[in-house]
Amino acid sequence: MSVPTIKFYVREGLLPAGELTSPNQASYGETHVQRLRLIRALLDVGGLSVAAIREVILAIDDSGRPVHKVLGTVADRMVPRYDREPGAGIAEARGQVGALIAARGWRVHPESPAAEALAVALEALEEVGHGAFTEALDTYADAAERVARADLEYVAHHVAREELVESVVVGTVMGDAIFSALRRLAQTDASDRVFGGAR
Amino acid sequence: MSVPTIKFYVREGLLPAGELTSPNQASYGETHVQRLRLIRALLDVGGLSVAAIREVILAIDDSGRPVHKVLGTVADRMVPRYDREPGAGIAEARGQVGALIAARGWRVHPESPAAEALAVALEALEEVGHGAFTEALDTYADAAERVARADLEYVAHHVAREELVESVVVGTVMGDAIFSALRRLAQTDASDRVFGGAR
DNA sequence: CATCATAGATAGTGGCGCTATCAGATAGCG
DNA sequence: CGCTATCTGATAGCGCCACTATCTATGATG
Repeated sequence: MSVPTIKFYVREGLLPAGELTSPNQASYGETHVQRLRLIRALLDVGGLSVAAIREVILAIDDSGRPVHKVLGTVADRMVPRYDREPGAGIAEARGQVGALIAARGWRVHPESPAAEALAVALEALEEVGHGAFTEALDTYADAAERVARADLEYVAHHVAREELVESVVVGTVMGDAIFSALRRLAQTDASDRVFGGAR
Repeated sequence: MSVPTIKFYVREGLLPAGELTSPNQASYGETHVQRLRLIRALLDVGGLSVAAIREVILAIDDSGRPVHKVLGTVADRMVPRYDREPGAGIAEARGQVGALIAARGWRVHPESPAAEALAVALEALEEVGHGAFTEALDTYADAAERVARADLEYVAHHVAREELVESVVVGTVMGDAIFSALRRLAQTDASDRVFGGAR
């Protein structure tokens, strides 16, 4: 972790500046190190952009903001934004997403970035000629619910606001990477059992 | 989809060139359009790089290669590669991953990119002070297994090699995006039920 | 026949995550 | 006390990536 990189993060507002003990000497404490580790995790493992990390960190640090708003901000920043020009397919996909949300009884805004991302993905599937993949959607949603419950259970261990918010951020971002890797492993296993050597 | 962009894809080896009917006229068919849609899906929704897409497409088109090898190539290209300098934490994380693989009975190479990605993520969790998140690992693995089974079931519908391989590619890449969005929705729902308005 | 579009090639653009360089100031050693 | 190594903040530049603009030669088109 080079010094110029750290100063870059300070400039970008990801990291508070060190306390100046003299015009050319600054001291950094454990909180800085902790924050740096968080930045690297979000950047390397979570794949967030510096801009997204800045917003997430601003939300974490803004202690005046209600927790559920912070969580909303964090969730929104972590899904890549699509600005889709309105087409025929995306409208149908949005309908599909709305129906799923209703069927699940999820209390979520059907225009949230996550819902939109789902619609975009479903539309792309359709475009590519694999619209039938949505047969698996219920299984996916079941799995997502289970995982989300586990996430919440973990988060419930943390009571202090600061900890609570950070645990959600970390869990959400890292959880994606972890699940993705696990899915890949499970797929490899399943696939080997079916196609192993043959075909 | 601009013409220069298409020509760029041709240069990059993502798309076969159109058939020249004269020195300044080329004709593109339905297969080209289909391939373009696949490229956009992998790029926009899957977040793959052009280089990764090239390798994936090469693997798809290399009809001599055994199917399970193609699937391996595809899976490996879709995981961002980490080249971690050996440290203390990563070794422990790798051990954790190995234990999980053994416990699950997964027939996978413990040094596959997916296993490595999982280890990196677990190490990052530890570094950030949220090592306890691994309590949820079993739930995650269960969910991953279910999803992988659903994936395989979908893939089983396709018998022709060309279709088979492509369905795996699409399913793997888009599945990540879909699950991620679903998880976000499920989390929002769960989180709202707990923190909704309060706190 | 004049204009316009297209193929192919080469060079350039904009965004992003850093990184190199510079001037000014001081820590710290002899 | 002097001198050099090192730090600070500021500015400019780099390398990668996904395109995009420009150019020339050639042929389509009204």
